Amino acid sequence: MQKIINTQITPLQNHLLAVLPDEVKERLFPFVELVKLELGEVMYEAGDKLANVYFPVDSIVSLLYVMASGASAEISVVGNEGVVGIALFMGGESTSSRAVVQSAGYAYRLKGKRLTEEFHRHGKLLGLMLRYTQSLITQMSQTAVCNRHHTIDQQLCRFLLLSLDRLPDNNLTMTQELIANMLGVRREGVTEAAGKLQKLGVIDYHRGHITVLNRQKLEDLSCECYAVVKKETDRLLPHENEKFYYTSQNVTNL
Amino acid sequence: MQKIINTQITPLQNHLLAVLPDEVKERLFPFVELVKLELGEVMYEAGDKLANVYFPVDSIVSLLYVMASGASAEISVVGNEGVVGIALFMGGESTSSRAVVQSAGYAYRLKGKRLTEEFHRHGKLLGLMLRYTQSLITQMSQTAVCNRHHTIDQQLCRFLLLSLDRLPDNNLTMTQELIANMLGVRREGVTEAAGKLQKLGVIDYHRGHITVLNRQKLEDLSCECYAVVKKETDRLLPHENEKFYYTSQNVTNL
DNA sequence: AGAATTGTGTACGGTATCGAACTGAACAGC
DNA sequence: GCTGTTCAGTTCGATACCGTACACAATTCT
Repeated sequence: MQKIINTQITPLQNHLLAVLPDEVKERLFPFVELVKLELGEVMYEAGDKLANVYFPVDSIVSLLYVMASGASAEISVVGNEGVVGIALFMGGESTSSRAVVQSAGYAYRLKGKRLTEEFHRHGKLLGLMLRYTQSLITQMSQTAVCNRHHTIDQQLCRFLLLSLDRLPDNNLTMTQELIANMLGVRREGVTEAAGKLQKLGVIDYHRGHITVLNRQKLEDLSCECYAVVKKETDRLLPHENEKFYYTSQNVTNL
Repeated sequence: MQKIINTQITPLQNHLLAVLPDEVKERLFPFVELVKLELGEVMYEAGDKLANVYFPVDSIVSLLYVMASGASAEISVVGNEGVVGIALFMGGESTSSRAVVQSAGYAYRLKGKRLTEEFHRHGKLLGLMLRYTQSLITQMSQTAVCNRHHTIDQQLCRFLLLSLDRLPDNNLTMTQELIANMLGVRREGVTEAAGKLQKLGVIDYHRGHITVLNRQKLEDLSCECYAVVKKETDRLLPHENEKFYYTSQNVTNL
């Protein structure tokens, strides 16, 4: 992780930061630092005491659970709609999951102490963080049922959609091996599922790069889990001002 | 659900209520009402706006997710260590899961407004509820990976242990059909797994009544998920005073 | 006591996923 | 341009779980 100065990126590109009242922004923004997250980077390990929280801008972070056997599964995913490190303000300081960068990009880092100070002022930040946490809970619940009842094909669609929502365009940089780790299945299973989607003209992929060609079809093929999570997240989190919407235009030269 | 007056039961038998500072107890306890929860009762449906929270005493409540197809899976379980209805103070007011009574018994009900009032005083209750919420998150995460990677046999063990921890003795009142709904598998799968455990002398069961004969063996046969959740819950939640520990003695004549 | 209901046991074919092993192609570094 | 590595495609048998169907026993109802 590398500290960066880049005037093309602003904290407002993270939805949570964007909707804070001006007074909170004034208190927090002087302390946020732009950092670059590399693909595969482990931001914290299960059990680590957290020192910072991260507000992704165009990066995606997976909360990944790794079992004793080495088998793994993604619990939830965080992009520019959220924050990495909720355990910091929830009081536990650490979690039983690992945070790993699933898509390289930028994020704003804030020292845990700064966040908790603001948190305990009991202003708008408290409520916002709690509602975000509830949306994460929704995502985890849905992941649990999805793991139980849906096929790899369906889950791949869900996964791609959740990733897509957090990126500026239709290009995902991720290998089938990575996706397999996230879904907690074999790489071959992903190859097969992705092959079907490719044959249907829904996606196109080559050596770690996936392009979504037909998003609607992807939604049709996905299980209900994607829609449920999206709807609930929209309900729980306020929508920022239109002018702060993340567009591909203001990040082309990252 | 039925309002009850019973001097054998006190709010202190719920761990969360028990560890509150005296001043908070004084403010809240006048408003808690003892209610009886019947087996199978739906406390709230997915999407319902919550009016109350419940602190179980000797009852167990499952947070159950039901899909469009009717298939279901338990997301997490709440007993006398916790509270039902976290969405009330998390700010979402409703959740995408259903709360259903998995083991009949008593609980203390508190009007949501009373709770949120105390919550926003930002005293000890806030931190306690947040840490409890984090322990729930741990449980949900673990459920997600468990669904992905472990056999029905292992999951049954985990399920029985989690239930056992929330009951005063070794007797569970639940049919295999119910367990199947919770685990999100077929009833026959549970019959087979339970049959194995019975053959091993770990449990004994007859028509909706299960007695655990060898808890240690049950833990050995369970996947790691039970231990992980238990350890993390112990870490996150303070232990109450010894004198408030829940013993079978003070509930024999319920 | 007889009938209906509920809880459990069992069986059989079907299938999604696994585990392991190997191939070929694209890319990166030297 | 060659070499090593990464990524994807394919195959094969094994297996955990599913869907369906039915039998039987214990309990409850009438």
